[in-house]
Amino acid sequence: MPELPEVETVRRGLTKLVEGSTIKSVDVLYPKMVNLPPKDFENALKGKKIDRIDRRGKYLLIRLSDHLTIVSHLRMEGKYDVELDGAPLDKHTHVVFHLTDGRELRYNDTRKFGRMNLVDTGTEMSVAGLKTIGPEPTEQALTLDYMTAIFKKSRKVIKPFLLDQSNIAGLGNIYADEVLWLSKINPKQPVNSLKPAQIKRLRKNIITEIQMAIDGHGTTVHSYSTAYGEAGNFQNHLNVYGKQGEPCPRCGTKIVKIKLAQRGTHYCPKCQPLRGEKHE
DNA sequence: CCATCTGTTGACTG
DNA sequence: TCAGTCAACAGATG
Repeated sequence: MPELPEVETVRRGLTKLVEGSTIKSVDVLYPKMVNLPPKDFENALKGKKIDRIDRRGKYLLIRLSDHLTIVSHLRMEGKYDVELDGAPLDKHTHVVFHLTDGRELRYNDTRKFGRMNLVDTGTEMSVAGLKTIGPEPTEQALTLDYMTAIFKKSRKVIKPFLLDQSNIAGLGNIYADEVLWLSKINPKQPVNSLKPAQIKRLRKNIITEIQMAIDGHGTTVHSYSTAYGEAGNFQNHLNVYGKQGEPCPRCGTKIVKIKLAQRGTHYCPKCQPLRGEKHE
């Protein structure tokens, strides 16, 4: 699933369904999914209560009693699901949390990329990825001063720069393409070549686009069954992602798709021209 | 069958 | 420090 809006949607769904529940036992069906030997992971969680679900960037922080936190990253296709005890297991269920009320919280992940780290609450910043995570894409956390500073000191091209979670937390491949289109910035533009007005516009678009996507319960592409919570509907608001060959909603030019830093990248060649000395 | 795609990120290379 | 490549893994698509 996850970019930030999708993870936030999962967080809200999980909160509704399992906040306050107590874990009776845990089955780890795919050992590589967790950071501890499976038996240790299972034993440590027995009898713990789910106090709250937090989020940082694309990471879920499942807060448990006795100062424990599960740091859960869904990567490409991780999903949580709640079933009644004993319902047939999905082929791709890798961790089952049996609850004391007769339900099961299950973690499903077709590609097995997701990871869960069980840590003491307060030490979650030691988990790789959270160590260096950048500010949340919000009005308060993502200040213009910060944006200006990081953009000034890097010569990287902007698309991969936006995907780097240590710069800004939560943007993934879809929203990176979308905010660049909204801001009329070419994905290959070096970040230190952006004008102050462009940085300002980009910041604004990042903040509002992420918020609008959260309000729309995230984006659902392909025919993934929605993890949880409400079905996303933000896919109806996408302007360039997956729209290669279709007319740009702003100028009618055909959207093109290129490969940049190994990721599919969609943009309008007319609205988002590459500026500066470098041409091609 | 084969090549290539996919909402992620961390490790490795030169 | 950085850009490029690959790897984890499974399934869909052409």
